[in-house]
Amino acid sequence: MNKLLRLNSREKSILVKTPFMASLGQAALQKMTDLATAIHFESRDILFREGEEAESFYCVLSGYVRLYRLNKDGREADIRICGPGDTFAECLLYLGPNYRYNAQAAENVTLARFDIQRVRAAAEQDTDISRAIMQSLANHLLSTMDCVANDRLQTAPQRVAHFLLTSCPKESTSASIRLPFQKSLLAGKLGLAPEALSRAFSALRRAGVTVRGRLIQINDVNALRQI
Amino acid sequence: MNKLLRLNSREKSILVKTPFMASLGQAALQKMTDLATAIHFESRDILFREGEEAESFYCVLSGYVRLYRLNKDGREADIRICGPGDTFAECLLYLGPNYRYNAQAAENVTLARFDIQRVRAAAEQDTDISRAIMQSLANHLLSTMDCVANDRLQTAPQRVAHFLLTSCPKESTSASIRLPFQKSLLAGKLGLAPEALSRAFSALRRAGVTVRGRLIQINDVNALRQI
DNA sequence: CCGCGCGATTGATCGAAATCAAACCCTCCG
DNA sequence: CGGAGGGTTTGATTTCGATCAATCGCGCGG
Repeated sequence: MNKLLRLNSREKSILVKTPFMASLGQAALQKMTDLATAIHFESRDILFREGEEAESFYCVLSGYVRLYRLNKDGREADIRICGPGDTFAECLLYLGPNYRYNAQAAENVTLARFDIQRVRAAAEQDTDISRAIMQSLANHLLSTMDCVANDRLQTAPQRVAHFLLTSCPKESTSASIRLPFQKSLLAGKLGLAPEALSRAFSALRRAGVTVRGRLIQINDVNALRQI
Repeated sequence: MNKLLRLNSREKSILVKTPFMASLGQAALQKMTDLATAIHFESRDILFREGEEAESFYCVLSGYVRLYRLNKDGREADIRICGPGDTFAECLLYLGPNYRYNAQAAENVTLARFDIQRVRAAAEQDTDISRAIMQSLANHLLSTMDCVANDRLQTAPQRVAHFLLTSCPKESTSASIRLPFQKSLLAGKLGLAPEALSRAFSALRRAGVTVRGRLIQINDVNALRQI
């Protein structure tokens, strides 16, 4: 069911609230929503593959998308997990003509799709748009750098603790979280095998973390910070 | 000896050849070089620390700079190694007010320094400048994503082989390379301990790689691609 | 030319996570 | 109500790279 359609009003209302769109002025916002088409993918569908010619970039409206690479043995590694409000592949607006990673629907997803050529043209004329692109690029760059640093500096339980802390409301002493996606996807996001994530969770039990299904209870947020 | 000075003509000639500057038109180039000041750091000097207020971003004119993070035990992990022509911290043009990593001179370095406020203002008025920033951000984002993927997918010898291949002229069957910096810096760049890099090199001997000091002889480039 | 010192190498050991395999536990469906 | 299947957990083993320690070797200055 991956047909291209105009956005319906519910989709449009989601789109305009994404960080990328929210910073745009009235005129720029109108231009961008006019360029957007809606597209749906079923779980496990491939959106595009590394090396294919890049026609579009995307903004997630609902669901989650995996960006990942393959090594020559066919093993996969996630580079980024994109959820509602995230844009991806927008770096190709100003670079080579090919996608640089694979993208797969981790579950049923709805996306806003933008033609790269047209957005490039729109950005030439509207500094609001090019500024939004820059902010998005700068944010992704920093979060990807965070990812490198975390991979290189932190153990599995530390990565999980860090993830949980970023999912907690600030300044809380205890919290209850519902994972927004499958644990296997979280494992990939953190650069872990699913088994390693499971073991990391059980290592965090002694720090007051209780897991049942997607529900995670954190008794002592400060204890997590010490991990 | 980290005094701020106008660029001398040799420094200016290096600056205008960097990828960031090379894409600028005449007027934009002039604006940017007018904003630049030259600054020198000795090996191991700290340029800035994570969390400090970000006043400037930089372009390397000579030498190498390490960008790195610390974990709470004080262990360091390199995020990026910047050499001649590289810009860094320019992502802060459009983001929060603080540096997000530490920067240290890996050897004696000369840098062009740009005031963030002023460049932001210049970019508002000159689309050439904002386009150059976007290209730079997009390039860094992709290479940082490459870094994540490599860390997660490749073993130490594979990372070294990949590095050597990117340092070889394309379409060559054999090559001789001189490392542009210390092996310990290369180790950090690849996310390895120095000992692991050393062992990776010796593992590559069976693929026809000979190492003596900074000189690396590659007998069979294709063999390296199979690693 | 010698000796010093730092970076690099080598060896031994340790530890974290991947991998392989099996059991478990839901949820959904017949 | 029972069964099936996918995701998750648990256990056993293996592998890779980090760490610690000792040695080597090269460049530099005395």
